[in-house]
Amino acid sequence: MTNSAWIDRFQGLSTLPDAVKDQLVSESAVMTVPAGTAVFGPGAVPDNLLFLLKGCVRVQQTSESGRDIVLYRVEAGESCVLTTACLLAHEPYSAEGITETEVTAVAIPRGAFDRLMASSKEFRDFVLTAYARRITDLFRVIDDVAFGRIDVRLASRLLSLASSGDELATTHSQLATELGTAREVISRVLNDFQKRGFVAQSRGKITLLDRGRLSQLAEST
Amino acid sequence: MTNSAWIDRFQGLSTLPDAVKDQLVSESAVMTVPAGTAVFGPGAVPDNLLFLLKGCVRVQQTSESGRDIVLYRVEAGESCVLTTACLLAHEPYSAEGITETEVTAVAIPRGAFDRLMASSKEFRDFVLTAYARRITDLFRVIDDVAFGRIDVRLASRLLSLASSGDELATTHSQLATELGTAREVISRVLNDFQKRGFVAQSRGKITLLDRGRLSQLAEST
DNA sequence: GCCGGTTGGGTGACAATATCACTGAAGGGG
DNA sequence: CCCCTTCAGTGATATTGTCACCCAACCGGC
Repeated sequence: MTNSAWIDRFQGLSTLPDAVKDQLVSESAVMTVPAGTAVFGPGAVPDNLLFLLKGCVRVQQTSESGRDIVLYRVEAGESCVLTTACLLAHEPYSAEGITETEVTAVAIPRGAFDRLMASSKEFRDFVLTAYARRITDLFRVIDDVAFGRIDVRLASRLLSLASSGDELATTHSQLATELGTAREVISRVLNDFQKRGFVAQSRGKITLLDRGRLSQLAEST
Repeated sequence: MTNSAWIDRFQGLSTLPDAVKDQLVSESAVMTVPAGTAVFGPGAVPDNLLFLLKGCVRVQQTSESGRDIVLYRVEAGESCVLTTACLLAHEPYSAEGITETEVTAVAIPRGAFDRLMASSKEFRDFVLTAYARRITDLFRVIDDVAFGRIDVRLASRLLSLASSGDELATTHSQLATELGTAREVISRVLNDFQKRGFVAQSRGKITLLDRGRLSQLAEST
């Protein structure tokens, strides 16, 4: 067995039979992509299934009117199944995947993907589970957008974006894209948060001052 | 080959090799479900993949706050892949599938599904394509909810719901669920439509009077 | 028929969010 | 330092959602 250490980083793959692991390793290639690259999207059809080893891919959608909304993120240890959907769906996808950090990923070519799907039930379950997870993510987005209050959603998003440290290098516009709303709305809510002592702001930077009360707000139905 | 006529009603299945078709037919069962039945949902975990031969299943989600939104519909000739996702996802699905009419469907048990996934590339493509289609549906919903005007969305939904005839037996509340909004909003917009001569209303019934101008409104970005 | 309960629908007042049309401030590169 | 772009603030207004009611239509029993 060659360098297959990465396989065990994936929840659903570590239980694969050794023969399948070998197949997976020999037919795939590890690649590195700089931050800010579009790994798929309109005009960039991929021909690989990606398993993220390191980094993060943001999947977002641009509406006809030009406004954006973030749908979900693919983190290390997850697979970007939307790429396979991309390949199969003949209708063009309006969503695009953009690397937020430098990304290291294992690329599985279409042919190898097909063979693995045929040969291994574990692999199939892994792939279908990944689909299921994305679908639940989308359900959540729909619920939030349709029925969620914007202050609650923003509080929650600030907390999840600032997973490491309390500093957050982001603009109001970017946050508006996160939630699919307008920049002005974010500005007003953030000013309110500032008045209440939840956060401090400076140009292009937000500092969380009171995670406790932010998460209390985020929890409120 | 026994009674496999139904297979050819499915776009992606008619190209299956005969051996696989036989396998599919012998391991599945045709079933009929009355209108208004929950085929899956919280508390009703299915153990079959369903292929709809006749009728329509509405998939909708209930938010914590108790409000509903329709996500998509599964029509005759399509498969309800969410049921497979249901089986695999350990997190409970908040969505539920409800038959809108009497439904005739082919039920494929979990074991047969697995064998078919393993043995046939065509079948795999069929299933993954179905997933892809659902995901694009959800993208559309997100786009509409986040950025669409409700008069435009309502006009569009009225047209698609009244596919046969101009009569539409539905209440304002049901339409509100279709779009994930409040009944009052629907009432006001419909009254506006009525004033403009687009529709006529009576209790529990809406009649489309001017499809032309309705679709013109529905098209407006 | 009448009566009461249930459901469908109307409405005004108000809150939340989105849109528009600006303003100025902060930073970056010559 | 100046120009230019990006980022953020703000008031006015439109749209949509929420709340608290109201009344009318229908349905069943009696």
